[in-house]
Amino acid sequence: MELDERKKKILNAIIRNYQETGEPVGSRTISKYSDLQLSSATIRNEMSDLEEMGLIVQPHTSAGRIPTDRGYRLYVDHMLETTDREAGRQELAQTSDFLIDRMDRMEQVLKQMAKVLALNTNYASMISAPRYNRNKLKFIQLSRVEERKLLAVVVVEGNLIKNTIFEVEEQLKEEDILSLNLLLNTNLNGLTIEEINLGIITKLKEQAGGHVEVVGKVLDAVAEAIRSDDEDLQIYTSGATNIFRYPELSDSSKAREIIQVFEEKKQLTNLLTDQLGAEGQQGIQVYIGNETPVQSMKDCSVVTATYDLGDGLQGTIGIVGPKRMDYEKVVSALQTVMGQLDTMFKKEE
Amino acid sequence: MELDERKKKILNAIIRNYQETGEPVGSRTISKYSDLQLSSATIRNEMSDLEEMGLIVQPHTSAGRIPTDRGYRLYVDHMLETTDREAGRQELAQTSDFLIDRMDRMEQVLKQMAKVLALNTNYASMISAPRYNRNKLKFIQLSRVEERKLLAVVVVEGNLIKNTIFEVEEQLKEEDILSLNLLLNTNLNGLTIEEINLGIITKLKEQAGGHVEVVGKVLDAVAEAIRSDDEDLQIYTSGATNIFRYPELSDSSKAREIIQVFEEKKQLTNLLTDQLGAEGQQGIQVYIGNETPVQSMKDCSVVTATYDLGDGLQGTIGIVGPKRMDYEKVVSALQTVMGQLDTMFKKEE
DNA sequence: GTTAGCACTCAACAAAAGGGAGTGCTAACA
DNA sequence: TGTTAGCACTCCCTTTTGTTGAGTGCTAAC
Repeated sequence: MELDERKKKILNAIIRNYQETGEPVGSRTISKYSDLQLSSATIRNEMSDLEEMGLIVQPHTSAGRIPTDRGYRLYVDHMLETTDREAGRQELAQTSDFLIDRMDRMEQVLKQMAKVLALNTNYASMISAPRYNRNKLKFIQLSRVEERKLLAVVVVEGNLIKNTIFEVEEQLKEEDILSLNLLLNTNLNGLTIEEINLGIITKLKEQAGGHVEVVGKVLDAVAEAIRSDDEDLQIYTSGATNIFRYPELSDSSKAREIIQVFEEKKQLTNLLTDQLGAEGQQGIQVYIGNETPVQSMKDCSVVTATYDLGDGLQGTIGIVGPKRMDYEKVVSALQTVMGQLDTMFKKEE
Repeated sequence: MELDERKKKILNAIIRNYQETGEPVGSRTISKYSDLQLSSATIRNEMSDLEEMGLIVQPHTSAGRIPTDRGYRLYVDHMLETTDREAGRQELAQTSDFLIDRMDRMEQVLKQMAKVLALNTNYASMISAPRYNRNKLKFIQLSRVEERKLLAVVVVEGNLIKNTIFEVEEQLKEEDILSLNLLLNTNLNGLTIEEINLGIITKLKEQAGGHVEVVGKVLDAVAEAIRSDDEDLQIYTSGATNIFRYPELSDSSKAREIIQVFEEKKQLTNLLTDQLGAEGQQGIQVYIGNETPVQSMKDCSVVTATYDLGDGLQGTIGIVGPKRMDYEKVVSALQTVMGQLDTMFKKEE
């Protein structure tokens, strides 16, 4: 069967109505509130066809129709009008502009971004911090904290900072630390993590004078700092409790599952790293129902977007909501925030 | 009316039974399952008395009784047998011992501690990181990150680290930074935040040569670093979704309220800083129902404990659960974790 | 191809009925 | 005087039974 223009309009009307009400929508409703002038009986025939095509479904006989996952998929792929949402975007942009001006640290910014997103959309939001293992080392600072304890501060492009405290056997003199600092910075600055290869490491150790052991430990510490960050990728979430707004998700067992994912954050990694690197339409990815890689979210839709701060500094923003979420609004919001992150980063450069 | 031994026993039996089942408990149940050999009729008379005394209440006529807040209060204050829970404590101790061995950073430890606590008790847990504003500055490190951007690393007793990046007007030479570092460290190290008064600040600025502005900014940065930590006190939570285990809390509006508090964390500050400094019985504090300072938790009980790592480095551990929580188990678990934190800290010293 | 009409289905709500757990009270018992 | 058996009563909970109304599919007429 073919999906003609009229069927599309009807499907669209069903999705939009269901988006607002959360109730199955009947033929009479469509007949009354859509611009095509048709009687309910005609609509019924068309709906019957749409059902046969697997785009909508009845929860039970004598109920209205609701969209299926396939229905949503069609809608998202071919029917999204990314028309003027300017008003909303402006507002969101201003809110977050305002917030960004008042913060310095990446962490704070991302936290706030997540909050703004959740507040703005009434869905749950998540943001992964940019992964910086592809990034340039900007600065290493070694200093003594206690007798035999050193503090290594590692700063990379984008001003992400990592601290590690570690112990050394030998008791270093103040000037040793200074020269080690110099050595490390002259040799390592500007390099990506991958570029710090065995050759460089050997060279470093040669030049380190008697302090081979210390250099080794420092490099370990640097590696550790990066690895540990890679392991438990920083993820900031907000608005998980928004899911209670949607009756179809708020019965306690479903809600529990979803919120648990947000609380533990581990599983979110799957969502947030899935698309890293791949280039879709502006990096925006929509998972509907069972399409999501996280089983607990099978009753939700997830929209993610990859932001790129340059130099391979990538992270992901995501929104989780009911399948009947306002996809246009969500996509628009994500784009705004992506732009925001861009601007922010350019300011810092 | 007087609360004789028998009434106490009956109240105890009611509380324990209700703890397990979550259902109002009737006279027949007590008569059957408690060690006092009495008929249900006698129990009924006693229960009638207990109700008159405001310790138990009927949700409706012809239902069993459930404890009131006052009933719980009495139980917690006078009837808690902190008897041998050794089995459970051992287990908890081992679990967390194991976990602690594998971590270095305070943050990780506290996160894990929260997780272990939640897993062990099946309630929600929270831990505030030790506040260090009463603490000694151990070390300040100033270094250049970009042309006009400096990185200040502040380390305090207990090896808590704070980073701040800030801009300066003048372009500092390398040796200026070095001497500033020296200046800052010789003058500030070993002082508590409170001890850095105007006198010291003036003295610092005098000695700073031409770099008064920089010193000012550094001090601002230091203050900011501490203030900002104070503002959004680090709080680690776990097991918020455990509240879904308890039917009396898991209807969606209540659950939402409670989980929201855990998500936003701001309000948890009230719970976690309430008792700081005050010395109760080993610093353990029990809030039952309306007693809690957080309105959204009026249907819960909250148990908090203050841990002290020495040098005024204090933080708080807390458990949130239904009013019928197993207070003994919770108190015991909190004590174990407090001990654990102690040990861990001593290791680090 | 569209529409009016009609019989049919079924969730949702409400009222009615029965069961049962638990109570308070009274009277008898030790 | 304290304890207990007995009994009437209350009221929640569950099941049953209608009743309503939204929505459908089908058919026949336009």
